[in-house]
Amino acid sequence: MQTGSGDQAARRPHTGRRRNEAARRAILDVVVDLIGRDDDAPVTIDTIAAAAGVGKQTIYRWWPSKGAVLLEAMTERADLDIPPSDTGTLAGDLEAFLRATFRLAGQATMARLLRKVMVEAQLDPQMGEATRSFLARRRSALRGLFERAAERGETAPGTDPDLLVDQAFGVLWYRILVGHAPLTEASAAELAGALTAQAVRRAPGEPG
Amino acid sequence: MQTGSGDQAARRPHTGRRRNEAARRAILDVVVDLIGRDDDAPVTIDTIAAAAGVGKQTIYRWWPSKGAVLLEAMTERADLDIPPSDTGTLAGDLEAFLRATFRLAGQATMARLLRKVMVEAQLDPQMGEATRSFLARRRSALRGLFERAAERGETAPGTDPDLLVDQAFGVLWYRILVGHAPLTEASAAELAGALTAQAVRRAPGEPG
DNA sequence: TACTTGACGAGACTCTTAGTCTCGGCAATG
DNA sequence: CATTGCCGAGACTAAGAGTCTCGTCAAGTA
Repeated sequence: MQTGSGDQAARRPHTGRRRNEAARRAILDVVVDLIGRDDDAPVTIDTIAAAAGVGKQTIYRWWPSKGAVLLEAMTERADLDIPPSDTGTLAGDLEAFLRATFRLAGQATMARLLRKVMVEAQLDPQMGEATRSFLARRRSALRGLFERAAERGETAPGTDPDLLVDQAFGVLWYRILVGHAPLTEASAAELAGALTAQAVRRAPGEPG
Repeated sequence: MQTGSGDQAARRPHTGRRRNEAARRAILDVVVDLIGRDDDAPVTIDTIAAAAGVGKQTIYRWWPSKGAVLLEAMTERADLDIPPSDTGTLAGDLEAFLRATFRLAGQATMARLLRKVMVEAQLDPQMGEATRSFLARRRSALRGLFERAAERGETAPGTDPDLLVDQAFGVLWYRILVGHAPLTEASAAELAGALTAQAVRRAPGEPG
């Protein structure tokens, strides 16, 4: 996500003052902290910079836009809190994966962060690309579970892993963005069961 | 969606000049037209007013926000182009419903309109409520198909219609917002088959 | 016909916020 | 100890949503 003069390191040895790592951490942490607050305090570049004790230019030196900061804060946590699952069965893998995913995304702070990132992704094409890339990694992780199950011969032939993946993340994002129903671990487990059933069997009369 | 002095009509007979219906239509049509253009012309209140040959105040007299105009333009078309389906079977109803829905939402202009509405819904709580209310109507229409099937005894006991509905609309919105895969009628049909399979049977070992 | 009411187009105005630019200062390298 | 480049601070620009006001126009009422 970093831009700025980072690529000059390839051309010649670095001189001058180095990046302040404490400032980087403060910025990312403050973003999550501000978003997590109950008062709907506006999360603007100015409030982030002020709360992090940092100049605005320090933010723009390392990130191309406000959305990019939000995305990195989000990515950091998502990559952390969702461990790969390998229980040996599709049902087990799927339930573990979706439980962890829904647990994280169901937290109020994380949900708000996800919403903001998705908004920025719609507003700025560069952010759209970056977000798409992050989400592609998440989809790939989930698709892996179905593909392993297919290799084991667990799933019916003709099963479309991409559709199954979109059904899972679709429920997640739809609920986060619309807010008509909560993301609970119970619903994650129920969804896991439904998708397992879908992958393992076919509708009556359908080939395969 | 209208506000302004509309509620005064209840208190006393209307006097003075009436609302210009041609202006209303021009505004809603111009919104769709501007959004549909290939050049990513910004769809701002000023450009809408100018293109519709209307003063900004005329917009704000009848809609509370820009998002509300977008939402009404979207609602108008959605309520129109998705007929209720009643083929007698869940598979048939579901496929007809999802085909019509994906066909409409898959059009470039409509997809962009949906994206913008969803963004506004995230940015403004009042818009969030209005959007939620529209989406609730759409969910209710789809849920009706599953409930009718349940009355016919077509679905397995323990089937959760709300989860099925969220899977369907989840795929739609997820694909629209992320843009990694198109909304085709073929995928609508495939999804309809998958959800039918899910509702009709249960995973092995699960009760019901 | 004359009066009243409220919508109309036009456009100036305020406010918020993202992002840029410039400053004097400071830390790492050589 | 000179150069380089990051630092915090804050002024500045630009875009866009929403408000306010003005003179005008149309639909009823007397």
